[in-house]
Amino acid sequence: MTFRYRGYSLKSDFRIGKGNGLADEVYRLTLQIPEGRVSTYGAIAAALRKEGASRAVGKALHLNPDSPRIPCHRVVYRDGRVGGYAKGIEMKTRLLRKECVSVEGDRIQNFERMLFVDFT
DNA sequence: CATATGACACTAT
DNA sequence: AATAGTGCCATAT
Repeated sequence: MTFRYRGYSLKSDFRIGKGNGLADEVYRLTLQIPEGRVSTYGAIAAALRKEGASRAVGKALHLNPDSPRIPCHRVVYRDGRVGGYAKGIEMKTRLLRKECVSVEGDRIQNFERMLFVDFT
């Protein structure tokens, strides 16, 4: 099932309002990643002071309500690989390229330079 | 409380 | 460089 939250249509389990909280924080930070840059699951976890929760971050993004409005396609693996995407990595790659992020195979080019970690 | 799961990350081969 | 193991965390049941 789906429900609404701050203008977004969210899917099932990561429901907000009963004290939960990771998913909406994840979305909030994801929205800060500028076009043409990328970040990582672990970086988002760390920014939330939950280092090590990278898998949980991925789980939250998997249920991304409304991609690409919430630009979860800009969240990639720490080693520079593109990583997964609910709508398929082809789509993720296409979206990244559209933002001038060059992708070679499953790797982000100039990864360290594209990396955004300056979350607030 | 125990077990299962996943769009991760790190270490050791 | 590529693969395999292992550990992690938040949620769900």
